[in-house]
Amino acid sequence: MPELPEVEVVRLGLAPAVSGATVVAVEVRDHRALKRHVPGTGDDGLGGHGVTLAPEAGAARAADFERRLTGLRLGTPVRRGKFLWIPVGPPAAGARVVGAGEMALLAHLGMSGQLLLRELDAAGDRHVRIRLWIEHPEHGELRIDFADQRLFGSLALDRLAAAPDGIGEVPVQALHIARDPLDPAFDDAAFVAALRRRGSGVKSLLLDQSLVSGVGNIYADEALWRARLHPETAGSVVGARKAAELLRLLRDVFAQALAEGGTSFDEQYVNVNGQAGYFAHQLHSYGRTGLPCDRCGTLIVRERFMNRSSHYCPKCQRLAKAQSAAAK
DNA sequence: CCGCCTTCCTGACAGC
DNA sequence: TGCTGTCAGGAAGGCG
Repeated sequence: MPELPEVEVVRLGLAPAVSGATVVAVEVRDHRALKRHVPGTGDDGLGGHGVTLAPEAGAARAADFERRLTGLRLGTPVRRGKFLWIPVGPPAAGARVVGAGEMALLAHLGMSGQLLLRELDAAGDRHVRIRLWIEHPEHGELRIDFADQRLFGSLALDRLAAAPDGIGEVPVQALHIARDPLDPAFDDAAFVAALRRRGSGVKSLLLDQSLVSGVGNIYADEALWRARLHPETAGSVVGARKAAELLRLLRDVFAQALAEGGTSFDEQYVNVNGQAGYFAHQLHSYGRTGLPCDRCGTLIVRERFMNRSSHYCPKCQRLAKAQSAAAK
């Protein structure tokens, strides 16, 4: 499932093909993949995200998306956490580089979303929900297929607004998403302080996209294994040094996964060419239930917290005594 | 503000 | 063989 490294691989693959291209046509085959798209200006906050639409409202939403996106010029893709967006603007009069547009084509891959770059005559992939035809001044015509089996992902046209910290612009729907650990403007000290203020388990804190973005279930488990932290360890009992170490290890695992093209654990994740990544071979905890810990040989266990599986080594990742007593 | 629960959705798979 | 139930999980709304 796509987390930060996987979305970054997609962004890198998309960039050369879409930057400077023009949208020739748009086809929405399933309006449920437009959950976040708000018809109209895209910034009025109306429309109710995630609300199941009446069929006629879905059709209207699809028509609005198709009409407004067609003819626009695409800029260079940007990523924050697991959100990816392409600034869009009116067709340039000259060879002006687009990037300072007011609007953006916003994508979230959810669990099974894929953005695939295909030749015009390529066969359709399974579960293609939205299709864009683009024309690039150098690369000619291409098709971008948004495929998504489980429909937790979506595309939307959204307005760009100044980021809360004043650095750059972010789509309105991603304004509450924190910077991610690979962002040069990420505030390490603020993250450490926020983590230590909270009473929740470190695992749910890592998954909280308003504290740090880009972390999903796989990389949360991997970072905690590396930091030797039990997933239910309260943020408030983690020392400042340990919290900083966790952040450093999270950066390490993200960087290593990115270098391997991401994690294709259940074959839901592929890059823009439909290829899998290779980081699954290097996972130490996620998906290794019943296999020996790579550090101490103890069998990895899997437990369910918060409707989610947590994989960890019961010997290397122990709860502090006081907390494990309190948990009983 | 905080933490926990539910909802959205499909397909793979286990069990009867 | 064919049904039913369970599971996978990101994000956001709602509730106490």
